[in-house]
Amino acid sequence: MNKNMTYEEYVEKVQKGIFTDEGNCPVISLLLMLQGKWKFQIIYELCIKNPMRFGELKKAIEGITNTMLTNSLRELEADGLVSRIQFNEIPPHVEYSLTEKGNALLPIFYEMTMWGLQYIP
Amino acid sequence: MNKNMTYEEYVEKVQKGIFTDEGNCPVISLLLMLQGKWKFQIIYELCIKNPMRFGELKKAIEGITNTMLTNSLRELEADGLVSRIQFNEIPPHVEYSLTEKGNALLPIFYEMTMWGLQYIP
DNA sequence: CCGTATCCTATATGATACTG
DNA sequence: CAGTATCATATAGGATACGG
Repeated sequence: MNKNMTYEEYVEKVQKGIFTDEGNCPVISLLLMLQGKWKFQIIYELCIKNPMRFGELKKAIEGITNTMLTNSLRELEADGLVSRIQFNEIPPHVEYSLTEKGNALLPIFYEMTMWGLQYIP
Repeated sequence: MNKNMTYEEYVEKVQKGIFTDEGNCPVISLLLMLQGKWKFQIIYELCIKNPMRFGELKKAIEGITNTMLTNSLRELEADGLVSRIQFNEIPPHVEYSLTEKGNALLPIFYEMTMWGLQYIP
């Protein structure tokens, strides 16, 4: 598939049903990566401050539990959006940051925000 | 909030934490609207063919049940992404189509697809 | 400091049968 | 044709206590 595809070419392909195949649909893949109550907030916090430690994230994201923060971070890591660096010191010290792949989501969030400003009251 | 905000202005605001407030974050709102196993596929089918009838959608989306198709359509309708027109004939006849708000999601899906082509193997 | 383990509840999804 | 009703299951999310 062409990585330089223009928007017009994209629309044309959509209407021909090119992306119908579930397993290979990039939109579905990405929506799955962002699915979950806390995923986007974590990414968002890492946009504001990068890197962040586990405790900082927990403090920044109101209401999240240890369990959910850990699970969400592990999944984001598995999807390659977030990286984890562990410093073997006493006391323990871990840093989470956005990968290039994760940072590249920002233009999408921009489009989503523009859409929201126009259509969400 | 400025509807003509450039991408650079957006990034600057993100880093200042402008969009942190959950309730008003357009990205979270939109992600919630697209959450669920079938939502995107329904929108996608309506991009290919518009309008579509209940039975057509059911046939096009492999594995979806009556219950899930109905629930998903009702939620998409409540969010203003899809409109439902009922023709009072015998046999019954219902047409679903994308609203302007729903159609305006296409640039977002384009960005997501571009991202996917670059970062998903 | 940064988690894990365990248990519990809530929500999402699914199967099946039936109806205006 | 386009659903609804009912019941069952699967997955997501949460509370609490404890450990390297």
